[in-house]
Amino acid sequence: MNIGQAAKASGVSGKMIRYYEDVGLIPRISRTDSGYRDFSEKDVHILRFISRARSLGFSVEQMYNLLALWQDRNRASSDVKAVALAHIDELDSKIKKLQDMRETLLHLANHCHGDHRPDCPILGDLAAEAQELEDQRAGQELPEP
Amino acid sequence: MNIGQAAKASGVSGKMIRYYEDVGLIPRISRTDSGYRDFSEKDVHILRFISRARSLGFSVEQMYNLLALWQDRNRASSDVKAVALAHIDELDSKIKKLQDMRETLLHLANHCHGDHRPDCPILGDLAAEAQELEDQRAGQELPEP
DNA sequence: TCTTGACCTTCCAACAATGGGAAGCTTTAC
DNA sequence: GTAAAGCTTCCCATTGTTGGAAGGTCAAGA
Repeated sequence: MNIGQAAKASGVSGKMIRYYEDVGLIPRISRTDSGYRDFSEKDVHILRFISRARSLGFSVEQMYNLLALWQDRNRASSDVKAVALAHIDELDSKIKKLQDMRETLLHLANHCHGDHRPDCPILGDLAAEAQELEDQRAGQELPEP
Repeated sequence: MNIGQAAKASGVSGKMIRYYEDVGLIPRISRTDSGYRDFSEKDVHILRFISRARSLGFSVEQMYNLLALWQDRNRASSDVKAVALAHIDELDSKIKKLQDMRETLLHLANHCHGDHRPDCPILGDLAAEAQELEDQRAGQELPEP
């Protein structure tokens, strides 16, 4: 099977297959006499594994681990679980960071009248101009007991 | 004010200040006779704006817009709001993507016993091996009424 | 058999945003 | 006057991915 077919069958682009081979994530693919890569079913299987792992956000670095565990018949499932949980932690902190941004921005946007006038708390906040005014305004709108 | 002081005052690293100047996000900074950058208060103000915008996840591309609007005294706040809302949409889709990953992974991790045995649904799912077996097992562990 | 188009090969560049470091000049502090 | 700290530019690395150029190969049709 050549690289185009392997790409279609695995969901990994030809470019990325060459890259993964280059960085050693996948083993060297055997070649035909003319130098074309010749993929076995096993190769495609590995690529499909990678495709799924990528779609779950695992980095190439983490995939080294996962692939090694996958191919180790004596692995402990606790090792696999540890990789997964570590990745969940990473996802959690990314999600939190984005959510914080989102909330701040939404708050600002909600206080922007969004009309033809130039006055806008979003820019005001970014410029940190009239910070007290900002605080006052927020205080009036969200009074704390 | 030299670049080190401007960096401290704005929260943007010296490296990034040079980069932003290079790509035209900020205007050329004036120079002393010896070639050192010499930052005005206004320059620092702009840098602080950028620092805050970055912390809200705006890209350099979006900051071009925001800076232009900031400096346009005839802007319409609706234009600013539009940029903010567009960015919120981006954040939302990133968050959703990460949350989907997180959920899938957590589901798999929850079904992994995490002990010394090699059997693990996380690898099973990535390998897409014995998908029916997987489904059966999930069915046994989480019986649906 | 020759041609053509669709594939494959390698290598190089680019993206976005940031950090690291080298070589060399300037300023500051002692 | 010297040494340290800080500045300058320039190049490189990162992560994962795509694009393209130059050139070889394969398969189908004339």
